[in-house]
Parts: sequence; structure tokens; C-alpha cells
Amino acid sequence: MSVTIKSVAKLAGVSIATVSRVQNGVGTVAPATRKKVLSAIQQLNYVPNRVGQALQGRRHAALGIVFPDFSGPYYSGVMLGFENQAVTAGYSVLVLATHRRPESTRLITELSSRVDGMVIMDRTVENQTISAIAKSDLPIVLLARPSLSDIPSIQSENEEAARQLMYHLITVHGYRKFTFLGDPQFSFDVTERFAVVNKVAVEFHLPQIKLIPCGYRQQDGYYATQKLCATTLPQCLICANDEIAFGAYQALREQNLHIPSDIAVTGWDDIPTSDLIAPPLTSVQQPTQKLGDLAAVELIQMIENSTTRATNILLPSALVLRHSCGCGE
Amino acid sequence: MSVTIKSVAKLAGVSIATVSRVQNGVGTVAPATRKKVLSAIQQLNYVPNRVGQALQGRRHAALGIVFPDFSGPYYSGVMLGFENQAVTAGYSVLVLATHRRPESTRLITELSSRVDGMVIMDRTVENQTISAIAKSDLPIVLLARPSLSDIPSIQSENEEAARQLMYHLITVHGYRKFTFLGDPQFSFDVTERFAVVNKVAVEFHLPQIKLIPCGYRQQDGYYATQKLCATTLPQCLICANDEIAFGAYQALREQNLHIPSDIAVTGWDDIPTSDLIAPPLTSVQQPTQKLGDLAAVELIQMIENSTTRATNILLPSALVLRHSCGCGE
DNA sequence: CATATCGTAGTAAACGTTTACAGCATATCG
DNA sequence: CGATATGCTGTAAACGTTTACTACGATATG
Repeated sequence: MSVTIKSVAKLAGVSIATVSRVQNGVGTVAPATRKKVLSAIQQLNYVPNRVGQALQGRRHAALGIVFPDFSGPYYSGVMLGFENQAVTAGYSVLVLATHRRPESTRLITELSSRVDGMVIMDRTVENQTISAIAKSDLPIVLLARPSLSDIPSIQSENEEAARQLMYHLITVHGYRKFTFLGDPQFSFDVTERFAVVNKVAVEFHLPQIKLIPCGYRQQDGYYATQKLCATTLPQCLICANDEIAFGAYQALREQNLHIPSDIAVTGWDDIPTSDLIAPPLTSVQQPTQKLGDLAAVELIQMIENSTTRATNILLPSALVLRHSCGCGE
Repeated sequence: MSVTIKSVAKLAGVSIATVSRVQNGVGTVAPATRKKVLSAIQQLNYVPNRVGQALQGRRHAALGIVFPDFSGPYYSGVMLGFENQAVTAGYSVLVLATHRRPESTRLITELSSRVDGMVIMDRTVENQTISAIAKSDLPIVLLARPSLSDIPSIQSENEEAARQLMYHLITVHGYRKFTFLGDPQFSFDVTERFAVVNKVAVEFHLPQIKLIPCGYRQQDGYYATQKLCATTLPQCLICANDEIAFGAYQALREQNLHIPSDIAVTGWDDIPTSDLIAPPLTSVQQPTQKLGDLAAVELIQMIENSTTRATNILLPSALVLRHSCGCGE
């Protein structure tokens, strides 16, 4: 069987309380006893059972992170940053992807009973559920999701970047007919981006921007673009993320359409391969890893100092001009 | 405070045992009582505390997965498949990336006390540690790692694929001078690939294959290729994964070297963007998502049927010929 | 009518920890 | 030397569950 505090106590010839004291370095224990216990711990390779500790009310030493999904470089970037910070600070990581599952609420509630705090990303669950969990005093950080009452949030900047992108496309390249690929319902970020894109179009008296709702993976962009090709093409395709843009590349290439001379394409996220594809993709750089990183730091801060700083952090994005928008060719 | 089985019992006017019985649908409880309890559960929004359940020895309802690292499409593919299967079967997912940390052993041992089973990937931890955990009767599945005593393993096929790749490069394109980019020490898969590549070189009496050890991210491939460019170039660059190959593309482009006429390049993994970059990358397709998927299924099988099938699954890989090796241009 | 059986529900122990409290030596001090 | 303080360690309760066991009343059976 597994080695518990009892086995150690037995081997060392002391009570379990003494073992616990040695293990945690609290209380007073005679040097000779300490030595005996330490040797027993070493000998048996004892590691305290986290479940026991957690139940006792101390801490789970675990952080949760809730994703809407888990494909693509954006999420794995966030994950990477989060996991790294968490483990460095001594926490395990529990991950949950909701995939729009109907039982998401239950899953998240359950998750909340096995962590010391959690990060909730984007459109994974309703405000109501979040409030309920927050009310039970579990530290929560919102990621890529607008702040809710006094729960801190971390988001990347969208408005300014979307505005810059549109100004560039309109004033530098003179495009007037746009199509937007992506589903504003899918994420708060995309909602914001689409809203700003529309607003700028109105400012410039452009024709209404056509929206083709599609998922956020390469193949979704591929199919959506195929569909688009059956109609009259816009001058520029604004994709909600780089992967959709990649799918668009595929579909356009099959139609022998040249980017950007036949149609311009832009992405969002600036994932690592975006400057390697042909032509290099104009995109908006987001600090994905930094997002996860900061979320973890903020959460740990809340847990360990039990301070709610109610911060709303907005991480800057940066427009990255390459060739797919019509630049530099 | 949080709602426990006690609160429910109190509200329903019964003992906690009865609540537990209703909740789990075991034992006999009168219809009228059941109704009272169910109503109380609903009213309070009671969800059993997993920690309590776990401590009681029932189950954690959680699966662990240990990665060496967590960047790139390969790992997130595995993760995606694993998480999906796990959650569908009612398990939470705990993830740990070891990053060659020295405390990895402790972290994994600790992880093992909070899950019902775990998947251990590649070079994350020593055999000794794995054996120790397996001895405590925790179900384990090895992934991208050779089988160990009677612990089941899931790997993707390397030998046959590597042989096919080499035969193609030698007999079709006539290359004789190769350089291998990647670190065989880093992963079992890469070790195998490099070994076979060497073996084939010997069979064909080719000059010894030069190895440039490098990490597995795009930037690692970039720097390694820069270094390579300072020496005499081989005819073909075999990269341990696609991301390294992407980095090589970058570096070669900066030197104004054309792929494949100046130098051929091959990758491994066939990540989604590999047929989008210019020129499309010749690679070896691996069923990443399927790997994670199967690992979860196998693990859950072991947990729920407590059967050790000692299977060693080998998933087929497929050579994908595109232009970067010299084909089709 | 006495007894066995059965349905129902409560009591208490167990899981692995931590920690308040008590108790017992030993040392310190008057 | 007696009283008190101090250092050390053990006992037991608590955390939230599940479940073996027990108990009780009602019903069935002889």
C-alpha cells in the first residue's frame, strides 16, 4: 500500500503529530527525534497526501484553468505561461475545456472544490455561475473576459489594434469592401474586434461589412472561404485569428487566387508560423504566454495574500504588417 | 460557507448517510424520503466534495498527464485528445510539465496522490520513479515512451517511417550528405529516428550523418541552421520536428538559399501549417490527437476494469511528400 | 400470537492530514 | 527542596465523504 504519515510514525517510533510537525517545520521537536523522523521519511520516500491536507482545510496546492477549447497556439501559449508560473510557485494545475458542453456549469463547480483558485477564460460559463463561485470566497481571475463586479480580469487590447488595422487597410491600401471571418458569439475578443471593425466602416461610409460566421480552426476558415468564393469577392478578408486565415490561404490557393493582389487577408494573434507562410501574414500580435503568466501570478497573489486588488489589466497588442495585406510587394 | 452533505441532511431532516445514499443511488430509501432529500440537494445546489470522496477512498475522478514540455502543436494535439476523452468519461484532468526540472520526481509522486491514474510521456522522469508508482497500484500508461515491465505503452511508429523517408531521399533524389537537426537525448522518438537514419546511411555507404543538437522549437532550429550555414552545407536537412524545420526555413531564407534546389529540408509531425508554408514541407504524419485519445481510453479502461492488458500500441505514421524534399517542382 | 423477515434510516468508523490541547519530564528559580 | 516554567510529544478532534453495522418498526409467516 501507499506510505502514509502513519507508516512513518511507526517506523520512527513517534506519533503522527510529531511526523507532521517535522514535515512542516512547525512547533518544537527535539533534534534527536527530528533526525529519526527525517530518516524514516527518507527511507520510506514519504510524500504527504495532498488530499488529506486539502480536506483538513489547509490548501489544495492546485490551481484551475478553464478553457473554452484547447486547440491552436493561442490556447497552448496561455497554458504554457500559466502552467509554468503555477508549478514554479508550488501549485499543480487542473485544466478543463468546456467545449460548449451543457454540463459545463457542473464541471466548473466541481473543479472549484479541488483548487485554491481558478482562472476562467472567455465564454466558458455564465456570469451567474462565476458569481456563485466567487461568493464562496474562491479566488477567481477572469481571462479574455470582461471584468465582473469586483473580480479581476486580464484581457488583451482589441479596440485600439482593430482601429489601427482598419485605418491601415482603408487609408493605405484603399480597400472599401471587407468580409469578416469568425464568430463574434464565440469569444469576447472577437466580439470586440468585430464591433470596432464595423464602427470604423461606418466612420468611413463604407458598405456594410459582410460577416461569415465560422469556427476558429484552420479547416473552419477553409470551408468558410470556399463558401465565400462562390459569391463576389471582397477586397479584403479580415480573419478573427491566424488559423482561420491559414484556412483561407488554402481555399484561395485552390481557386488560383493570389494574395494580396486578388484579395488581401489579415489574421489575428500572430502565431509563430505567420511570418513563414507565403505570403507572410499581416496580423495583430498578442502576448499569449504573458496572458497565462499574468493570470497565474495574479491568482496566486490573491490566494496567498488574500487580497482582492480588483485590477483590470489590459495587455497591449501590436499590429504586425507583412505582405498579405498588400504591403511591401 | 460551502454547502456540504451536512447542510443537506439538516435541511431535509435526515442523516448524512441517507443523503449519501440518495446521491449515489445505492441502498434502499423510501420514496418520500428520497424526494425530500432531492429537493434539499436542489435547493442548496449541493455538489459532493471530490476531496471528501477521494479521501474516503472511492475515487478522485481525476486523471493526470505528465508532459516533458508544453509548447507546440504536437503537445497540444495530445492534450486535446486526452482532455476530451477524460472529461467525457467524467474525469478532471491534472497536467504537469516537467521542463527537466530537478524536482520532477517529487512533483510526479505528489501528482500520483491526487489522481486515479496517470499518463507519463517521454523523457519526463526515470524508470525507477515510474516503477515505484506502479508498485503502489496506480494505473499508468506510457506515451511516446518504450514499455516498462508490464506497464502498457502507446507510441507512434518511427522505424518504418524513418526508413521510408531515407530511402526516398537517397534513391529518388540521390542525396548523400545529410545533417540531422534535433536532440536525440531529448526524446525517445527522436532517438529512434536518428538511429534509423544512421543505420540506413551505413547501409548505403554514405558519409557519416552530421548531428546538430538543438531544442525543438522554431527558434532553436533557426539558430542551429544559422550555425550550420557557417560551414559547408549538406544536400539535405532532416529535422526532428516540423517546428525546427520552420526555423531552418527562416535561417535559409535569410541566406538567400532556395529550398529545395540549394538544400532540401524535411520535418516530422506534419503539423497543420506544414503544407501552407513555402515550399510545402515534406514531413511524417503523426496522429497526435489520437495518441492522447488512446492514452486516456486505455487508462480509463485500466482504472474501471482494473485490468492490466499490458498492451503496447504502435500507431502508424505516414510519410507525406511535398516540395521541400525536391519533389514535384 | 410469536417469530422471522424486510424495508428503512441512523450511528460510527475510516480515509490522511493538521493542530489545539493536555501531559509529562526536565530545567530553572526562589 | 518545592514551585514554576519550559521543552517536548502524544491524544483527539476536525475536514467531507462512504459504508458496514445496528436498530427499529411493520409486515409476513408459521
